[in-house]
Amino acid sequence: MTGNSHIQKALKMLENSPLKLTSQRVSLIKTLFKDGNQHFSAEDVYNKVKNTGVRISLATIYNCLNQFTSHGILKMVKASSDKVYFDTNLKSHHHFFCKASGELTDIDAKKVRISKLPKIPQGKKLNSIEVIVNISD
Amino acid sequence: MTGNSHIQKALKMLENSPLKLTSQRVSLIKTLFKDGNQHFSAEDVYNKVKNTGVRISLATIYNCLNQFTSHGILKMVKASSDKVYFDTNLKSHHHFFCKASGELTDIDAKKVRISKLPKIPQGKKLNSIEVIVNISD
DNA sequence: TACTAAATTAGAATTATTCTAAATTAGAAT
DNA sequence: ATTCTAATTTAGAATAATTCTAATTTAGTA
Ligand SMILES: [Mn+2]
Ligand SMILES: [Mn+2]
Ligand SMILES: [Zn+2]
Ligand SMILES: [Zn+2]
Repeated sequence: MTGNSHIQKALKMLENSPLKLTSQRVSLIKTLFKDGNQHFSAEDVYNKVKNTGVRISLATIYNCLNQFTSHGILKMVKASSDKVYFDTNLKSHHHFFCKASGELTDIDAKKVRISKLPKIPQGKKLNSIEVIVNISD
Repeated sequence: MTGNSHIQKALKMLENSPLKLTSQRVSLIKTLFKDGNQHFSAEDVYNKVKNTGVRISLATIYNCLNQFTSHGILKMVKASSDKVYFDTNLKSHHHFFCKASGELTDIDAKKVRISKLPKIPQGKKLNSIEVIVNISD
């Protein structure tokens, strides 16, 4: 047991959440966090999990991905794509997006400096700033 | 004839494009550019046009909005929403997005300074930088 | 006026995602 | 251990946004 630390950390977050520790959720965490920071569509996850031999319905994939997102175990990213991406990188960061390939790539927050921003509209509060750098070949 | 300049400019762009000047396209331009910079979903446009008494199919709305986008008469914006927004502001700019209300608001490019960016990945070229400032009540 | 490529349209199809309602299960209580 | 119950899982239907198909119409040219 090499003990993948990404998986361990995510499992700990699941345990610390009010979500029950089901076999489906544990399998999902293991698949999602196996290889460090990645971006998955729901269908990606469905196929990846199937490849491990574990059987989970697509409805459960969606349920869990959304619950993980609500509980801070995943982040959701929308780009100029018809599908949503789930992001295992929980640090605040930005993205390159290549529409042609559908590939989303992390940009570390330190690599971007936003030195000027307008004031937030009356009565609203700032939630997050997302920078997407669209690229192509 | 007061001669709305936003409409005139967009009609000029339509004339200068290879797209044929059909009654549907002209009606669309008039509806879209009537009130300056705005953000519309396809359904928004469909309803707005219907209110003017003009009858255009939803398929044509989608066809035209996509063609206008391809020919630089409109821009497309994706936010954390299930629908695409079409933007009549052709200048390079950014957005506030309030998920709760679905409201997208322009931020002038001058109000944002990005003073640091990572280098673009090997063999790719920079297309655009989109900053979305997510806000809530 | 006739011609033809482009555009429009109704309605079907597709895709991503959510919902429904019935069966199963995790974890707490006995 | 056994029971209990709310949370979870699931198949399949439903929904919503968007695209496609194939027939009809039209813009702009000859
Ligand atoms: Mn879609
Ligand atoms: Mn949807
Ligand atoms: Zn990321
Ligand atoms: Zn805008």
